[in-house]
Amino acid sequence: MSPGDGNGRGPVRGRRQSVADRPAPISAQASRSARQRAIRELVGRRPFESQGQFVRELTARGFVVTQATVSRDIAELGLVKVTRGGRHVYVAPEDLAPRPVIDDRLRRVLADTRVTVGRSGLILVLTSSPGTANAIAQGIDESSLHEQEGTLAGDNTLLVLFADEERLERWHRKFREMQGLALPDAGRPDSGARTEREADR
Amino acid sequence: MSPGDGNGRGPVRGRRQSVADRPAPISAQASRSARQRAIRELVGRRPFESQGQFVRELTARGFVVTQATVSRDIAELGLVKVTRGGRHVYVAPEDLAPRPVIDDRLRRVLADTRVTVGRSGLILVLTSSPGTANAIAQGIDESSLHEQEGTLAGDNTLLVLFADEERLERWHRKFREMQGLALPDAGRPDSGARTEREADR
DNA sequence: CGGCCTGTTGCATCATCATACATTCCGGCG
DNA sequence: CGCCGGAATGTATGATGATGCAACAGGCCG
Repeated sequence: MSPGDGNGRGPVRGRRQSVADRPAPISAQASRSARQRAIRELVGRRPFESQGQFVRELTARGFVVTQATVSRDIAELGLVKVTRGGRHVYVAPEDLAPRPVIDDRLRRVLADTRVTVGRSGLILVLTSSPGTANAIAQGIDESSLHEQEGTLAGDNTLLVLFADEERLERWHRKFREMQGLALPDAGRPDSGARTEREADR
Repeated sequence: MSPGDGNGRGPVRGRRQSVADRPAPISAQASRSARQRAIRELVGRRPFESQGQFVRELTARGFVVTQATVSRDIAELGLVKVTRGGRHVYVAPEDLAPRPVIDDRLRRVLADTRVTVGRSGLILVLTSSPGTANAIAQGIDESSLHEQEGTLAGDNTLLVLFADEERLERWHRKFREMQGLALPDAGRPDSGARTEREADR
């Protein structure tokens, strides 16, 4: 398109001065994948609540983008927007996957430690042996248990706080199940899977 | 804006005729949790692309709701909206995690056992140490390996049957990878759009 | 029984996101 | 070298989702 063509048909004006201006002629392709890599990294680093926020952060890092492009990137990366405690944030699906391995860790901790569960209002009070509360809290935070509002660990005592009764009860059920004190209610098509597991402890 | 002004100023009209009309005076609380249960069920049944779609479906089922309420319900249920092949659909977070654990178990079994792979026609013949064939077969059945037609385990030998050459080869490659004999080609962050439903067996 | 408090919802509206369209860039080919 | 086709992106805008406010409804207390 010769710059001089007079007809200039259409709504376009001098957009895309970027290429002309930028000292570093990054190819579109290169910047594209770099940008998407950056987005992946960003979501892992801290919560992003809107695409506009991505635009600002990316711009600060030297990328030139608009919300539209971010929208497309997010779709391609498969990021999901979840509502987490009142905020709507983007996360990578892997981070959403309750990572049963991690649950495994919690289960192991629970297997090694006697934990009793008390209650006070919308708070569950877990009591364990001295020095283990933090490990358990950590395990909970990383586990697929998510309906708690938060946890607070002392030395041998741990508070788990809830927003309402229903969540508390669901949580408690699931927790007991992890302790091995209760089985996941039968009838769940999955959960079968026992191979040759003897009933442990 | 005195609340008592009778002129019906503005937005509020005879809302909530539901109670007056419905034969069954369902309490707000009851309908709330019932509605949320219905939503959970709906997302599992087929893809929903917008909250308006939920409204329509719920209305058809006798619930009286607006998009606003659905928005709140979705937030509370923790549903997420994902982009899946160009469509934007709501799913339960559990459904997002294709249970990577399972593969984990198989990997562990394979790590502990020497398995050699032979072949006869469209059958792979795995040989392991005595008594382990069933565990391996079980692990395979539960894993993300799905292109086999079936498995048949003896004591130290296991047959894996295939429908055609291509599947056999893909399967074998993936299996070797799990054995740790070959690495997944590095650098594939995405590989999106898998959807290995095939929920048979 | 009347007042007060809490929880739920609809309405209206604002914020956020997705996308049709047009443009530019880039590589390949005659 | 000029043209063609595909990929990427910005602009503008319609679609979709979230939320402040106020109306109820039910439960509790005095």
